[in-house]
Amino acid sequence: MPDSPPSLDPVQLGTYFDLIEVTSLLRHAVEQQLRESGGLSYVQFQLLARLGDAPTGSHRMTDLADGVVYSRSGLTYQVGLLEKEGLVVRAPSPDDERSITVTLTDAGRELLAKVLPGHVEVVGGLLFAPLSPDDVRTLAGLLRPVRDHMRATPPRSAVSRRRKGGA
Amino acid sequence: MPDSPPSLDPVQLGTYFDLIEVTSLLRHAVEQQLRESGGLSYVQFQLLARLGDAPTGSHRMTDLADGVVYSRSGLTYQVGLLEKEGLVVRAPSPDDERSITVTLTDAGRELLAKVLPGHVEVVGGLLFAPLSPDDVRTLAGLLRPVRDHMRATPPRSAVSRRRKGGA
DNA sequence: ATCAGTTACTTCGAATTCGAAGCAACTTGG
DNA sequence: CCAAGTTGCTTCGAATTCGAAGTAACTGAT
Repeated sequence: MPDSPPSLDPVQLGTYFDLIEVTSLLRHAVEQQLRESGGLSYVQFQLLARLGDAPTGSHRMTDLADGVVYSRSGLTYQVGLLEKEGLVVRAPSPDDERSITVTLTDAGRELLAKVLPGHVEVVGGLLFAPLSPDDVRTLAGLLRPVRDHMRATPPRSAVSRRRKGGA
Repeated sequence: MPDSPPSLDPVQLGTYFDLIEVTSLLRHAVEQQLRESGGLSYVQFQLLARLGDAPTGSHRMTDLADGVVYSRSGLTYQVGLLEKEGLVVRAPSPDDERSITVTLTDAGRELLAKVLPGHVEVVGGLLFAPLSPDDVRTLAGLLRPVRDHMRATPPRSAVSRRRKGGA
Protein backbone atom coordinates (compact mmCIF):
# COMPACT_ATOMS: atom_id res chain seq x y z
CA MET A 1 0.00 0.00 0.00
CA PRO A 2 1.96 2.93 -1.31
CA ASP A 3 -0.37 5.69 -0.20
CA SER A 4 -0.09 6.15 3.52
CA PRO A 5 1.25 9.69 3.70
CA PRO A 6 3.34 10.03 6.83
CA SER A 7 1.55 13.21 7.79
CA LEU A 8 -1.93 14.63 7.66
CA ASP A 9 -2.63 17.65 5.55
CA PRO A 10 -4.26 20.65 7.21
CA VAL A 11 -7.74 19.72 6.04
CA GLN A 12 -7.43 16.27 7.52
CA LEU A 13 -6.05 17.60 10.75
CA GLY A 14 -8.83 20.13 11.13
CA THR A 15 -11.42 17.52 10.30
CA TYR A 16 -10.01 15.15 12.86
CA PHE A 17 -10.06 17.82 15.54
CA ASP A 18 -13.58 18.87 14.69
CA LEU A 19 -14.69 15.27 14.83
CA ILE A 20 -13.27 14.82 18.30
CA GLU A 21 -14.66 18.11 19.47
CA VAL A 22 -18.11 17.49 18.10
CA THR A 23 -18.45 14.11 19.72
CA SER A 24 -17.04 15.33 23.00
CA LEU A 25 -19.57 18.11 23.18
CA LEU A 26 -22.39 15.85 22.05
CA ARG A 27 -21.50 13.19 24.57
CA HIS A 28 -21.33 15.72 27.32
CA ALA A 29 -24.75 17.14 26.57
CA VAL A 30 -26.32 13.75 26.16
CA GLU A 31 -24.77 12.48 29.35
CA GLN A 32 -26.29 15.31 31.29
CA GLN A 33 -29.72 14.75 29.82
CA LEU A 34 -29.58 11.04 30.58
CA ARG A 35 -28.53 11.57 34.15
CA GLU A 36 -31.26 14.08 34.79
CA SER A 37 -34.06 12.22 33.10
CA GLY A 38 -33.29 8.66 34.05
CA GLY A 39 -30.25 8.38 36.26
CA LEU A 40 -28.32 6.64 33.52
CA SER A 41 -24.75 7.07 32.41
CA TYR A 42 -23.98 7.06 28.74
CA VAL A 43 -22.63 3.51 28.71
CA GLN A 44 -25.66 2.29 30.56
CA PHE A 45 -27.92 3.92 28.03
CA GLN A 46 -25.94 2.42 25.19
CA LEU A 47 -26.24 -0.99 26.74
CA LEU A 48 -29.99 -0.74 27.21
CA ALA A 49 -30.37 0.60 23.69
CA ARG A 50 -28.40 -2.28 22.24
CA LEU A 51 -30.41 -4.81 24.15
CA GLY A 52 -33.61 -3.08 23.11
CA ASP A 53 -32.55 -3.33 19.49
CA ALA A 54 -31.81 -7.02 19.63
CA PRO A 55 -34.67 -9.27 18.45
CA THR A 56 -34.35 -11.36 21.59
CA GLY A 57 -33.64 -8.44 23.88
CA SER A 58 -30.42 -10.10 24.93
CA HIS A 59 -26.72 -10.30 24.17
CA ARG A 60 -23.62 -11.98 25.48
CA MET A 61 -21.34 -9.97 27.71
CA THR A 62 -18.50 -10.00 25.23
CA ASP A 63 -20.66 -8.82 22.37
CA LEU A 64 -21.95 -5.99 24.48
CA ALA A 65 -18.44 -4.96 25.45
CA ASP A 66 -17.29 -5.00 21.84
CA GLY A 67 -20.40 -3.22 20.68
CA VAL A 68 -20.01 -0.25 22.95
CA VAL A 69 -16.19 -0.33 22.91
CA TYR A 70 -15.70 -0.95 26.59
CA SER A 71 -13.38 -3.06 28.71
CA ARG A 72 -14.61 -6.44 29.88
CA SER A 73 -14.15 -5.62 33.52
CA GLY A 74 -15.89 -2.30 33.08
CA LEU A 75 -18.79 -4.09 31.50
CA THR A 76 -19.04 -6.51 34.39
CA TYR A 77 -19.29 -3.55 36.70
CA GLN A 78 -21.90 -1.72 34.65
CA VAL A 79 -24.08 -4.74 34.06
CA GLY A 80 -23.88 -5.37 37.77
CA LEU A 81 -25.30 -1.91 38.39
CA LEU A 82 -28.03 -2.36 35.82
CA GLU A 83 -28.97 -5.70 37.32
CA LYS A 84 -29.13 -4.22 40.79
CA GLU A 85 -31.58 -1.66 39.41
CA GLY A 86 -33.63 -4.45 37.90
CA LEU A 87 -33.14 -3.21 34.36
CA VAL A 88 -31.45 -6.33 33.03
CA VAL A 89 -31.07 -9.95 34.04
CA ARG A 90 -28.02 -12.15 33.78
CA ALA A 91 -28.30 -15.82 32.95
CA PRO A 92 -25.83 -18.45 31.86
CA SER A 93 -26.00 -19.21 28.20
CA PRO A 94 -27.60 -22.55 27.22
CA ASP A 95 -25.09 -23.65 24.62
CA ASP A 96 -21.91 -22.22 26.11
CA GLU A 97 -21.56 -22.65 29.82
CA ARG A 98 -19.00 -19.82 30.07
CA SER A 99 -21.15 -17.21 28.43
CA ILE A 100 -23.51 -14.94 30.27
CA THR A 101 -26.60 -13.77 28.47
CA VAL A 102 -27.81 -10.33 29.47
CA THR A 103 -31.48 -9.67 28.89
CA LEU A 104 -33.52 -6.50 29.14
CA THR A 105 -36.34 -6.64 31.67
CA ASP A 106 -39.68 -4.93 31.30
CA ALA A 107 -38.48 -2.27 33.69
CA GLY A 108 -35.44 -1.77 31.51
CA ARG A 109 -37.57 -1.42 28.44
CA GLU A 110 -39.77 1.06 30.22
CA LEU A 111 -36.89 3.20 31.35
CA LEU A 112 -35.44 3.12 27.87
CA ALA A 113 -38.74 4.30 26.44
CA LYS A 114 -38.96 7.02 29.04
CA VAL A 115 -35.50 8.33 28.34
CA LEU A 116 -35.39 8.04 24.59
CA PRO A 117 -37.48 11.05 23.55
CA GLY A 118 -35.35 13.48 25.50
CA HIS A 119 -32.22 11.84 24.24
CA VAL A 120 -33.35 12.07 20.67
CA GLU A 121 -34.27 15.67 21.20
CA VAL A 122 -30.81 16.58 22.40
CA VAL A 123 -29.13 14.78 19.54
CA GLY A 124 -31.47 16.36 17.05
CA GLY A 125 -30.98 19.82 18.47
CA LEU A 126 -27.22 19.63 18.65
CA LEU A 127 -26.01 17.33 15.93
CA PHE A 128 -28.67 17.47 13.24
CA ALA A 129 -30.00 20.98 13.58
CA PRO A 130 -27.39 22.47 11.25
CA LEU A 131 -27.64 19.64 8.72
CA SER A 132 -30.10 19.25 5.89
CA PRO A 133 -31.54 15.81 5.12
CA ASP A 134 -29.11 15.62 2.21
CA ASP A 135 -26.24 16.51 4.49
CA VAL A 136 -27.21 13.71 6.80
CA ARG A 137 -27.29 11.22 3.98
CA THR A 138 -23.89 12.38 2.86
CA LEU A 139 -22.50 12.14 6.35
CA ALA A 140 -23.93 8.67 6.73
CA GLY A 141 -22.30 7.66 3.46
CA LEU A 142 -18.94 8.85 4.72
CA LEU A 143 -19.10 7.38 8.19
CA ARG A 144 -20.26 3.94 7.23
CA PRO A 145 -17.13 2.94 5.29
CA VAL A 146 -14.97 4.40 8.03
CA ARG A 147 -16.79 2.40 10.62
CA ASP A 148 -16.49 -0.79 8.59
CA HIS A 149 -12.82 -0.14 7.99
CA MET A 150 -12.17 0.38 11.69
CA ARG A 151 -14.08 -2.71 12.66
CA ALA A 152 -12.13 -4.71 10.11
CA THR A 153 -8.72 -3.36 11.08
CA PRO A 154 -7.30 -5.44 13.90
CA PRO A 155 -6.12 -3.49 16.91
CA ARG A 156 -2.41 -2.78 16.68
CA SER A 157 -1.53 -5.45 19.16
CA ALA A 158 -3.62 -8.34 18.13
CA VAL A 159 -1.94 -10.68 20.53
CA SER A 160 -3.64 -13.50 22.27
CA ARG A 161 -2.91 -12.66 25.87
CA ARG A 162 0.44 -14.39 25.76
CA ARG A 163 3.39 -12.98 23.83
CA LYS A 164 2.79 -9.44 24.90
CA GLY A 165 6.35 -8.27 24.36
CA GLY A 166 5.54 -6.82 21.00
CA ALA A 167 8.53 -7.36 18.69
CA MET B 1 -38.99 26.91 15.13
CA PRO B 2 -41.40 24.60 13.45
CA ASP B 3 -38.95 21.95 12.32
CA SER B 4 -37.67 20.06 15.29
CA PRO B 5 -39.09 16.63 14.60
CA PRO B 6 -39.68 14.89 17.89
CA SER B 7 -37.93 11.82 16.65
CA LEU B 8 -34.96 10.96 14.50
CA ASP B 9 -35.51 9.16 11.25
CA PRO B 10 -33.60 5.92 10.67
CA VAL B 11 -30.86 7.59 8.65
CA GLN B 12 -30.22 10.08 11.41
CA LEU B 13 -30.22 7.41 14.04
CA GLY B 14 -27.80 5.24 12.11
CA THR B 15 -25.55 8.19 11.45
CA TYR B 16 -25.53 9.13 15.09
CA PHE B 17 -24.61 5.61 16.13
CA ASP B 18 -21.89 5.36 13.52
CA LEU B 19 -20.48 8.66 14.67
CA ILE B 20 -20.26 7.50 18.24
CA GLU B 21 -18.84 4.17 17.24
CA VAL B 22 -16.24 5.64 14.94
CA THR B 23 -14.92 8.06 17.50
CA SER B 24 -14.94 5.45 20.24
CA LEU B 25 -12.85 3.11 18.16
CA LEU B 26 -10.56 5.88 17.01
CA ARG B 27 -10.05 7.15 20.51
CA HIS B 28 -9.29 3.72 21.74
CA ALA B 29 -6.65 3.06 19.11
CA VAL B 30 -5.09 6.47 19.54
CA GLU B 31 -5.02 6.12 23.30
CA GLN B 32 -3.12 2.92 23.04
CA GLN B 33 -0.58 4.35 20.65
CA LEU B 34 -0.04 7.37 22.86
CA ARG B 35 0.46 5.30 25.96
CA GLU B 36 2.95 3.03 24.29
CA SER B 37 4.94 5.67 22.53
CA GLY B 38 5.00 8.43 25.09
CA GLY B 39 3.21 7.47 28.27
CA LEU B 40 0.49 10.01 27.59
CA SER B 41 -3.24 9.75 28.03
CA TYR B 42 -5.46 11.23 25.39
CA VAL B 43 -6.34 14.29 27.41
CA GLN B 44 -2.72 14.91 28.14
CA PHE B 45 -1.91 14.72 24.47
CA GLN B 46 -4.73 17.08 23.65
CA LEU B 47 -3.46 19.54 26.19
CA LEU B 48 0.08 19.45 24.88
CA ALA B 49 -1.19 19.76 21.33
CA ARG B 50 -3.29 22.77 22.19
CA LEU B 51 -0.42 24.46 23.94
CA GLY B 52 1.86 23.65 21.03
CA ASP B 53 -0.60 25.29 18.68
CA ALA B 54 -0.82 28.49 20.66
CA PRO B 55 1.49 31.28 19.44
CA THR B 56 2.73 31.82 22.98
CA GLY B 57 2.76 28.15 23.88
CA SER B 58 0.45 28.89 26.78
CA HIS B 59 -3.18 29.06 27.82
CA ARG B 60 -5.24 29.75 30.89
CA MET B 61 -6.57 26.75 32.81
CA THR B 62 -10.17 27.58 32.03
CA ASP B 63 -9.55 27.93 28.33
CA LEU B 64 -7.79 24.59 28.28
CA ALA B 65 -10.66 22.92 30.10
CA ASP B 66 -13.20 24.37 27.72
CA GLY B 67 -11.06 23.56 24.72
CA VAL B 68 -10.76 19.88 25.47
CA VAL B 69 -14.21 19.59 27.07
CA TYR B 70 -13.05 18.58 30.49
CA SER B 71 -14.03 19.33 34.05
CA ARG B 72 -12.09 22.01 35.92
CA SER B 73 -11.06 19.69 38.68
CA GLY B 74 -10.00 17.07 36.20
CA LEU B 75 -7.87 19.63 34.47
CA THR B 76 -6.19 20.61 37.69
CA TYR B 77 -5.30 16.98 38.19
CA GLN B 78 -3.97 16.46 34.68
CA VAL B 79 -1.96 19.64 34.55
CA GLY B 80 -0.52 18.61 37.89
CA LEU B 81 0.67 15.39 36.34
CA LEU B 82 2.11 17.13 33.31
CA GLU B 83 3.91 19.59 35.51
CA LYS B 84 5.37 16.81 37.61
CA GLU B 85 6.75 15.32 34.42
CA GLY B 86 8.25 18.67 33.51
CA LEU B 87 6.20 18.99 30.34
CA VAL B 88 4.42 22.19 31.30
CA VAL B 89 4.87 25.02 33.77
CA ARG B 90 2.23 26.81 35.77
CA ALA B 91 2.53 30.50 36.51
CA PRO B 92 0.11 33.09 37.81
CA SER B 93 -1.19 35.36 35.13
CA PRO B 94 0.16 38.93 35.06
CA ASP B 95 -3.11 40.78 34.53
CA ASP B 96 -5.46 38.56 36.47
CA GLU B 97 -4.14 37.33 39.77
CA ARG B 98 -6.61 34.42 39.87
CA SER B 99 -5.67 32.98 36.54
CA ILE B 100 -3.00 30.38 36.04
CA THR B 101 -1.11 30.37 32.78
CA VAL B 102 0.04 26.96 31.64
CA THR B 103 3.06 26.95 29.35
CA LEU B 104 4.66 24.19 27.35
CA THR B 105 8.29 23.52 28.27
CA ASP B 106 10.98 22.44 25.84
CA ALA B 107 10.64 18.92 27.16
CA GLY B 108 6.92 19.12 26.49
CA ARG B 109 7.52 20.28 22.96
CA GLU B 110 10.00 17.49 22.44
CA LEU B 111 7.66 14.82 23.66
CA LEU B 112 4.89 16.22 21.50
CA ALA B 113 7.16 16.06 18.48
CA LYS B 114 8.19 12.54 19.34
CA VAL B 115 4.64 11.32 19.70
CA LEU B 116 2.99 13.15 16.84
CA PRO B 117 4.13 11.04 13.87
CA GLY B 118 2.79 7.83 15.33
CA HIS B 119 -0.39 9.56 16.31
CA VAL B 120 -0.89 10.94 12.86
CA GLU B 121 -0.19 7.56 11.41
CA VAL B 122 -2.90 5.88 13.44
CA VAL B 123 -5.44 8.56 12.61
CA GLY B 124 -4.52 8.37 8.95
CA GLY B 125 -4.71 4.63 8.85
CA LEU B 126 -8.01 4.34 10.65
CA LEU B 127 -10.01 7.44 9.93
CA PHE B 128 -8.76 8.69 6.60
CA ALA B 129 -7.75 5.51 4.84
CA PRO B 130 -11.23 4.86 3.44
CA LEU B 131 -11.80 8.50 2.49
CA SER B 132 -10.72 10.26 -0.68
CA PRO B 133 -9.42 13.82 -0.49
CA ASP B 134 -12.80 14.97 -1.73
CA ASP B 135 -14.53 12.96 0.93
CA VAL B 136 -12.40 14.60 3.56
CA ARG B 137 -13.28 18.04 2.29
CA THR B 138 -16.94 17.13 2.34
CA LEU B 139 -16.70 15.76 5.84
CA ALA B 140 -14.91 18.88 6.99
CA GLY B 141 -17.66 20.98 5.46
CA LEU B 142 -20.28 19.07 7.38
CA LEU B 143 -18.54 18.97 10.72
CA ARG B 144 -17.56 22.60 10.88
CA PRO B 145 -21.10 24.01 11.06
CA VAL B 146 -22.05 21.36 13.57
CA ARG B 147 -19.12 22.27 15.72
CA ASP B 148 -19.94 25.95 15.55
CA HIS B 149 -23.55 25.27 16.34
CA MET B 150 -22.63 23.21 19.38
CA ARG B 151 -20.20 25.77 20.64
CA ALA B 152 -22.83 28.46 20.24
CA THR B 153 -25.62 26.50 21.90
CA PRO B 154 -25.52 27.07 25.63
CA PRO B 155 -25.49 23.94 27.76
CA ARG B 156 -28.99 23.04 28.83
CA SER B 157 -28.52 24.32 32.31
CA ALA B 158 -26.70 27.57 31.85
CA VAL B 159 -26.98 28.48 35.50
CA SER B 160 -24.46 30.44 37.41
CA ARG B 161 -23.55 28.03 40.15
CA ARG B 162 -26.51 29.04 42.31
CA ARG B 163 -30.12 28.23 41.44
CA LYS B 164 -29.46 24.67 40.58
CA GLY B 165 -32.94 23.44 41.46
CA GLY B 166 -34.01 23.31 37.87
CA ALA B 167 -37.78 23.83 37.80
C1' DA C 1 -9.35 -39.21 27.99
C1' DT C 2 -5.86 -35.85 28.79
C1' DC C 3 -3.04 -31.84 27.90
C1' DA C 4 -2.12 -27.23 25.79
C1' DG C 5 -4.20 -23.39 24.04
C1' DT C 6 -8.07 -20.25 23.75
C1' DT C 7 -12.23 -17.87 25.25
C1' DA C 8 -15.73 -15.88 28.72
C1' DC C 9 -16.28 -13.69 32.65
C1' DT C 10 -15.03 -11.84 37.36
C1' DT C 11 -12.14 -9.92 41.10
C1' DC C 12 -8.64 -6.89 42.45
C1' DG C 13 -5.87 -2.68 42.93
C1' DA C 14 -4.44 1.65 41.06
C1' DA C 15 -5.49 5.61 38.46
C1' DT C 16 -8.73 8.79 36.74
C1' DT C 17 -13.00 11.40 36.64
C1' DC C 18 -16.51 14.40 38.16
C1' DG C 19 -19.40 17.61 41.06
C1' DA C 20 -19.77 20.01 45.38
C1' DA C 21 -17.65 22.94 48.41
C1' DG C 22 -14.07 26.16 49.53
C1' DC C 23 -10.94 30.13 48.90
C1' DA C 24 -8.89 34.12 46.73
C1' DA C 25 -9.20 37.77 43.45
C1' DC C 26 -11.93 40.64 40.49
C1' DT C 27 -16.21 43.66 39.48
C1' DT C 28 -20.09 46.59 40.26
C1' DG C 29 -23.36 49.49 42.62
C1' DG C 30 -24.04 52.22 46.53
C1' DC D 1 -14.40 52.40 50.33
C1' DC D 2 -17.57 48.23 51.20
C1' DA D 3 -20.82 44.53 50.32
C1' DA D 4 -22.77 41.29 47.10
C1' DG D 5 -22.07 38.75 43.22
C1' DT D 6 -19.01 36.48 39.83
C1' DT D 7 -15.00 34.09 38.17
C1' DG D 8 -10.65 31.03 38.39
C1' DC D 9 -8.64 27.45 40.47
C1' DT D 10 -7.95 23.73 43.98
C1' DT D 11 -9.23 20.20 47.47
C1' DC D 12 -12.19 16.58 48.77
C1' DG D 13 -14.91 12.34 48.53
C1' DA D 14 -17.38 9.06 45.79
C1' DA D 15 -17.90 6.67 41.61
C1' DT D 16 -16.02 4.84 37.52
C1' DT D 17 -12.46 2.94 34.54
C1' DC D 18 -8.94 -0.03 33.03
C1' DG D 19 -5.44 -3.85 32.79
C1' DA D 20 -3.50 -7.77 35.12
C1' DA D 21 -4.38 -11.93 37.16
C1' DG D 22 -7.51 -15.64 38.33
C1' DT D 23 -11.12 -19.28 37.43
C1' DA D 24 -14.06 -22.12 34.64
C1' DA D 25 -15.41 -23.98 30.27
C1' DC D 26 -14.59 -25.11 25.49
C1' DT D 27 -11.49 -26.83 21.46
C1' DG D 28 -8.29 -29.73 19.22
C1' DA D 29 -4.72 -32.85 18.96
C1' DT D 30 -2.76 -36.95 20.39
